[in-house]
Amino acid sequence: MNHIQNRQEYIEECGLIMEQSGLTRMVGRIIGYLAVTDKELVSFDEFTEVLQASKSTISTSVKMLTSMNLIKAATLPGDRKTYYRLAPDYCWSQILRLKTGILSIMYAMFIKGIEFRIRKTDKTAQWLTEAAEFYKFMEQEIPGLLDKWEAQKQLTK
Amino acid sequence: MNHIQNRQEYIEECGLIMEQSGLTRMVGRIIGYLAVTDKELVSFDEFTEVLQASKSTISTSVKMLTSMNLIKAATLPGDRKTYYRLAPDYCWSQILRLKTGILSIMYAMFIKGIEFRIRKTDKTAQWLTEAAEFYKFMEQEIPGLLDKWEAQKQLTK
DNA sequence: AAATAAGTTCGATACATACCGAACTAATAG
DNA sequence: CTATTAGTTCGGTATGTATCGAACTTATTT
Repeated sequence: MNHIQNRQEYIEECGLIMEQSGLTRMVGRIIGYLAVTDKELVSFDEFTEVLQASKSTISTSVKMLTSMNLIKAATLPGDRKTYYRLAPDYCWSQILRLKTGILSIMYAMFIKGIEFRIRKTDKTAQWLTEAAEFYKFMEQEIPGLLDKWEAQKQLTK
Repeated sequence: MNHIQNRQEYIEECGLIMEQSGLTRMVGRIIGYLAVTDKELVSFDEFTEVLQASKSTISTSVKMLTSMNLIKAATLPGDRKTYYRLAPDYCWSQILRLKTGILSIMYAMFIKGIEFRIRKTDKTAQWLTEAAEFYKFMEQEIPGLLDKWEAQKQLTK
């Protein structure tokens, strides 16, 4: 294939996209590098070199990714270094399950708004009710959707 | 009802929540104020006073909210001012429909990662494939979910 | 024990951007 | 035709935070 884009540009693009979706640029670069490298394991040190970042930034970034279960640390006998790889059997649905918390917060926010109103059935109150119902709907439906994904994934194994 | 929280605290809380969900604090305050005020229409000027914000901030904020269709401008005969209210018949599903763009971007990102790899069927390639499939699944399922919401809402009218 | 290696932590920096203030535009009023 | 009102625009500020650099920790090697 005739790649218009090289690996390094791809890694930077991953950084921008992951930043856009709420993580940090460096976290995105790490995922990007793990995606395109042909090595099975990448050392802490290799990240600092290939991503041109400080040890401290790599340290906090791999911790963030590890706590999200997106990457997994690995060690080798007779080797002091820590290596990383994309987490095997990562469950993608969990990335959304964690984010559904904001849905109930939005629901509660709109419901609470109604309680401040003198007229609890006017246009504004109706607007707030519909807003709250939308977020409640989403909060109820998304788990089912994620279950469906997990079940579907299980079948193909 | 015995409100532990007053209106002003509620408005600030709206600011923080909307900020958390990707908008700005001031935009959240505007929604919050429109939620709790008993006035049908709120003038530009009233926002600056009650939210203690500059005209420029209110100007950009109401523009943002107007472009999202969340609020609607209103004018009165013989009155030069612009008033605002929560948009009647706002379609809540659109707020998510707009955000689904990131899903296809994530899908494309993971697919592109595979193309850089020498081994296109190893563990990493499989990881990328599953990631891509997850985002494709979401991109496919969410419109249906939003349709379901819209249909359900239509029934109750 | 001294030196090296592998990460961590924490104060400082640099960058992005929400918000402000002042100058400006356009329309109406006196 | 000047003054006022209503809002916009744009350069600057200030706040939050991702990233950096240096000091520190802990373990290993010589």
